[in-house]
Parts: sequence; C-alpha cells; structure tokens
Amino acid sequence: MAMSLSAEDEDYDSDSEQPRPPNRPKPKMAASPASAVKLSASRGTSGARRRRTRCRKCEACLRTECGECHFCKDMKKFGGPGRMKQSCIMRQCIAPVLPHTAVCLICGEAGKEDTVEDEEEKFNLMLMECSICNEIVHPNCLKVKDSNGVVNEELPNCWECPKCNHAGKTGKQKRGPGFKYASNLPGSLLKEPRLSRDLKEEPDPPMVATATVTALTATSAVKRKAERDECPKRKEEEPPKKRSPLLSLDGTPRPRLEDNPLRKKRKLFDTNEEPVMVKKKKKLSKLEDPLTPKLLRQIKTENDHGDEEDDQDDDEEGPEEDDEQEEEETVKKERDSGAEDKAKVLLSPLLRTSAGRETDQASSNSPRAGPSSESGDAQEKSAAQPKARHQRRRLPNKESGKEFNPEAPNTEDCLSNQNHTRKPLKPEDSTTNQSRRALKLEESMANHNRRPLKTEDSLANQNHRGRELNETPRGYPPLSWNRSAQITPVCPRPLPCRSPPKCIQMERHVIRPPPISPPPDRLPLNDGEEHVMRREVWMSVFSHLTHRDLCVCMRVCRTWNRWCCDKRLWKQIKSITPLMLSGIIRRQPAALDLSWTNISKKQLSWLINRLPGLRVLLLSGCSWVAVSALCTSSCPPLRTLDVQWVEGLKDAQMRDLLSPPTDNRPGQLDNRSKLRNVEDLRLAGLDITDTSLRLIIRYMPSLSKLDLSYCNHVTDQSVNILTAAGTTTRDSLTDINLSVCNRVTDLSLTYFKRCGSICHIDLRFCKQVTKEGCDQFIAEMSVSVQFELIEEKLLQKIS
DNA sequence: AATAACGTTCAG
DNA sequence: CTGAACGTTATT
Repeated sequence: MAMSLSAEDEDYDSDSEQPRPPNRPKPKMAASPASAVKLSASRGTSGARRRRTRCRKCEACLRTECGECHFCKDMKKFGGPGRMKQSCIMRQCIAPVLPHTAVCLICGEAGKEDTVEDEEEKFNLMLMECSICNEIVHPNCLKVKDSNGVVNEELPNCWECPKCNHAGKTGKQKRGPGFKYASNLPGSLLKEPRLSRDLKEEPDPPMVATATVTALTATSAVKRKAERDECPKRKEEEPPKKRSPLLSLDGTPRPRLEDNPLRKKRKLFDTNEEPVMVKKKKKLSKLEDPLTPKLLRQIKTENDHGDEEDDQDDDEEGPEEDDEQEEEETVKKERDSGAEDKAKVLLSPLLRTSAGRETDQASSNSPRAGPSSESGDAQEKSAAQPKARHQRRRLPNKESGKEFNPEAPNTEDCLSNQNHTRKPLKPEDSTTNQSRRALKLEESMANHNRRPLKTEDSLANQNHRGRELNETPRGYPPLSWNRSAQITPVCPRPLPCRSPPKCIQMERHVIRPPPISPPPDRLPLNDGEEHVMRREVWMSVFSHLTHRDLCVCMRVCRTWNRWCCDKRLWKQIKSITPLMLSGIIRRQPAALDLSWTNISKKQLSWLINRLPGLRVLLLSGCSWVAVSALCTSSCPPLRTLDVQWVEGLKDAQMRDLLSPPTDNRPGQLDNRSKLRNVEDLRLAGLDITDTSLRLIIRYMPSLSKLDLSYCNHVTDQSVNILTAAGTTTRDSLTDINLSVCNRVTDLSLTYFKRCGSICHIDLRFCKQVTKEGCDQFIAEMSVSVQFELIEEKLLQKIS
C-alpha cells in the first residue's frame, strides 16, 4: 500500500504542475448544449434549485486557502489552470447555507424567522429546503400538515418536507444539498455513496457491521430513505463472511436483548408514546404538530433514547474502510475482556432498546445501510403501526452493535487488559512522554494491534523499533515493556495485516458539527416536568466519566446524548479506531491521540483537513506512510506533534515533514514550514541525525519541548546544534529529553548552559553522562538559575 | 469508479 | 462585473 499511496502523491503533483497533457480536451464541453439541457432537466424535477453557499462563519470558511491542496493547486492564483473551480479542501464549508436570494416556493418570500422570537414560530417562518425534492418553502406555507417533515439538523435549513416524507420518497438524489464534502474530492476520500447497486445486497446479517457504519452517517436524515430503498450497501470489498463473525460477536448482545428481561426496561423507555423527534430528523407524529420544531425540544419523553442521537454518534463512523478487520478485532477484544463484559451488561439495557427497535425495523425493511436510514420508511411504517414509531429511526441492529465497539472509550478499557503491545519503555519511565506513551500504548494498542509488520524501512531500522508486538521488542536494551509486564504477556496478535487500502468510505457521509441550537438545560421528564438538575450540574458529573462511560450515557436519552457530546467532555479523544473518524470530526477535538493505531494516510489526511482547530496530534507508533499525510495537509495550529517510534521516519522523512512546500507558486505561499508553530515535538525512538535537528531549529522556531529519547544517533554535536548561537531554539527550549541516548556525554550539559529558558533536562540512562557532570552543571548554573537533580541524570530547574 | 472540467449561480 | 465555487457532466 505504501507504494500505491506514494504513487498517488506523485501523480497528484504532476497533475497540478503542468498544464497537463491533453488528457482531455477542454474545449469541447464548453458550449455543449447537451450539458445545458441536462441541467435544466434535472432542475425541472424539483423546481428551482438553489445552490447552497458557504456560511462564511464556520472554522473552515474562516480559514485561508492552504495553497497546497488539489484544488488550490488548480487555482490560477496558485499557478494552476483554474479549470476545476473548486474550493480549497481546507475551506470546505461545514454548514453550507441557502443563498440570500432564496425564497419560498409558495409565497415567494425570504426567510422570516427573524421576525419572531418563539422557536416554533421561527421554524415555521424560516426557509426549509427539502433534501429530496429540493423545494424551499416556509413550513408555514405548506398546507399538508397531516404529514410530518423531518428536519435534518446537520445542515441548516434542511429537511425532508412533509410531502416527500409522506410520499415515502427516498431521496434518490444522492445526498442532500451541501454535499460537496462528499463529492468531488480527490483521493476518493469522499465519495458519494452509490446507492444503486447496493440494493441488492443481501440481507442483513452480514451487513450488519456495515450497516452500522454506514447507517449512522450523519446524513442519515437526508438520505436514509433512499438508502433503505436501495438497500444496504456494504462495502464492496468486504466479504460477507467477515461480518458474520462480527455479528456474532457483536450481535450477540442484541438478539438476546429482546428476550432479555432488560428488554422490558427498554419498554419503559418506550412507553412514552410521544413521538420523539430526533434531532436530526425528527419525525413529527401526527399527534403533534407536524411541523413544530419545537417538538424536538419539548420532547417529553426521552424514551427514544438516543435514537437520534445515536444516529448522530453513529454516524460518526464515517470512515469505515478497511478497518473492518480491525473492528472485528476490537470487538473481540472487547468481548473477551471482562471489563468489556461488564460494560456490556451496563449497556445492555440500552442496547437492547435500540436493538429491539432496530430489529423490528430491520425486519421490516431491509436494512439499508446507508447513512441514513431512519426516517423515511420508518415513518411510513409508523403510520401502519403505532409502535413502529419509536423504532423507526433506528437502523437495524447492526448499527447499534457496532456503534459500541467503535466508540473509543471502549477500546481503551477493553484493551487494556489484553494488550500485548509493548512499547519501549524507558527504564523508568517517569518521564512525561514516556509515561504517557506507555499509557497510550496500551490503550491504543489494545485497540488495534495490528501494525504493519514491517516495511522496508522498518526492516532497516529494526533495531529500534519493535515493530510488532509479536516480534521481539525493540532493540533498546534498557527498556522493558512496562506494560506488558503487568499486563498480559505477549499475545498472539493477529498479524498484521495492515489494512489494505481499500477504499475508504468516509465519504459516504457528510460530516458536520453538532447542531447549533443549544441542548436543553434540563432533562424533560415523562410527566412533562423537568428534572431539577440543570445541565451544568450534569456536566460536572459527566466530566468525571471516562469516554467509555460517556458513551453509555449517550445512549440513555436524547438529551443526555446531546449533553455528552459537549466539547468540554471530549477535549481529548484517545484510542480512536479509524472507524470513528467521522465521530472525531463531529467533536472537533483540540487533541487527537492516534498513537499506535494503523490509521492510514488517507484517513489521517482526511481527518486533519477537517480539524482546523487541532492543536495536539499524537501519532506515535504509526507508520510513516500514515504520518506522511502531514506533508500534504496543512495544520497551522498544531502545537504538539508526537511521532515517536514511527516506523520509517528518518532524516529524509523529517525533511518532507518539515520543509515548506516546494512548489510554491508565484502566489504567495509562504515558505514557512507547515509545522512552524509546533512547540512540543516528540521524536523518541527515531533514527534521526543532526540533519533532522538542523531542520528542526530552522523550521520550528517556537520549539519548547523536545523529546529525543532513544535516538541513538543523537550526539553532543546534536545538542550543540540545538543550542547554537543564532537559533531560536536556544532560547525557546524549556524541556529536553535525551534519555537513553548513549552517545550523549557530559559535554552536552555544557551546551545547555546556553539555553536561556531551559528548565528540564532528562539524561537518564545516558551511559556517558555522569553524576559529576550533572553536579557541575548545577553548580555552574547556580549563579543565575537553580537546578536540582530530581533523580539520577534528571535535571530540573527549581522554580 | 474516480476525478477532471464546466456552466451557472452567488456574493460583493 | 468579477472572483469563487456548487452541483452536474464528461472523461479517463
């Protein structure tokens, strides 16, 4: 795969570069009437179609063009031909809005929500665009009130109008408006779902897994119907069988659920007859005012628990991809681990619930795997059966099952027991990095232990990194796998199959941030009252929960689901499996820990491009192929970058990572490194030499913390470079970790005297560093700054 | 199926 | 009117 990826890159470049060989004659299309005709035709179907435009307010809209993406390179301003006419990938709007000129098809007027205060009224007066027929109307102008509209909260002013909803139309049109995200992006990162062929797929069982993934997709509201009609699509590649295993694993819970006593509980939930609307798509029951948006908020019962929310979450799965295998593993693990079981138990009721419904549904409709499933048919059915309504939203079981695993949290827990991965530890890993790393490792590893076994590079490096868990540990002597010891001994980890790069399908879903509307402040109770505890109080409770537990809470009810999605609870997302990429996007974490995962280059690239606010990125133990995504993506705000133990990351790769874009166009690409704002760089275990250090001092002027532990090629000369006169590093550096760098001697300590801000020097396990040398350093520095030896060869400034 | 290209729509 | 870029169509 590495090859393929690289190949792609090359192509990419070449493309952008020159005028391009006439692969395609540009002239011809230009005037072709045909195209025009077609256009008009398509439009005709649903009336005047309005093109959505960027909101100009989201993070993406506020960014400046990266100048490096496929589309930027095409722009004339960046020296390209300007034929593609697409927005910079980094600037693709997260919430495209209707144009200002949009008006109601019925009354011809613009949105009037500003004229009223009441939420419900606002809804009735705002313009809503149907994701199926594309008509734009004021809900108030519709006469068909007998049926319900289903709001798609993922996109502003988007719903499935009552007419379409009632008619049971499924949006054949691929996705709702504003789908640009999913289409037209190179690299097949985002592709559209092809509904059509999926249809025939077989029923479900196998699909389950898939379904899960897809189903959840954010877009659900929008296209769900289509999908379901069409039928679930699964990824082509995956062999059904795979799923089956999954199912079994995963599925287990569900089936039982139904029989389970717990199930009754579920019923309790169900009891509320109220139609709950899902936030995303709410379906209004006839009982209520169909169009009332407010219903959503007013949901009296939370019974649905989570349907919607689930959807949301679930949707997250975006990038499914090759990982199925992973999933399986994950699942297994979870299952295996005792903890997991417990967790499941806890969850079971919840699961059950959803499972139950889903089941029903599933049976009724073939599960469509598509991103969205719910509403369309569901509604119809609901009409038929009263009960149905609750269930409608949910997808077939699979989803529910799957969702679980994916959730990051679980992974952590589950895995912990089993991990086998070992990471190299420093002898004592007190060091910050290390300790962290260790922790993570476990977690993450647990999740997926499959790292690629070896790549060429890795072979080359073998001494250092233990690439695979199974294999012998990394070469460093002093290390012991700390965790491993405690934990299970090595496990037989599946061998890595690094996931083949199948096509990633993250694209299937439009990934958008959570609804803008604030979540309710109090929990609505069945009796119509509100719970006494306010949201903030709950939040303080939630803040003490692990992500895993949060996920459990998110299944309790719609309100909890929204509350638990609060950014504050997800400041840091760890142990993420590739399956959860879209979930990550939804939460817009400032810190992302993908350490020791087998995330692919495409996935990482996809993520980075959608996390404009990412500050911390931890990629230790990932492959260089994946990490190289940083070379082509721009991540200006990144402050912390952890690429420890990245296989294949050596001087040449460091250059790729740090160097400014080489193909600066006339425009004004700045020739500063994409990683110029990095302050905390973790390079432990890399075979880098002074060459890389020179790049670092040149391109990371704000570097404050540098971890070079386990870098056998680092020498006193390296330190000399870092602290040389004229470098900004000399003054910005506060923490340096050179532990287990056997070529470093006491001489380095003398170099550190030049660092004006140095506070922490870790030279533990440096065979050539002596106690005397440290004492001398302390003595000489005492004139201006007081240092102390926290432990052997570990110097710290006394504050 | 993927992706390049294009006509047309939008905002200013 | 112009630059940007959406959503569709043409090509590969």
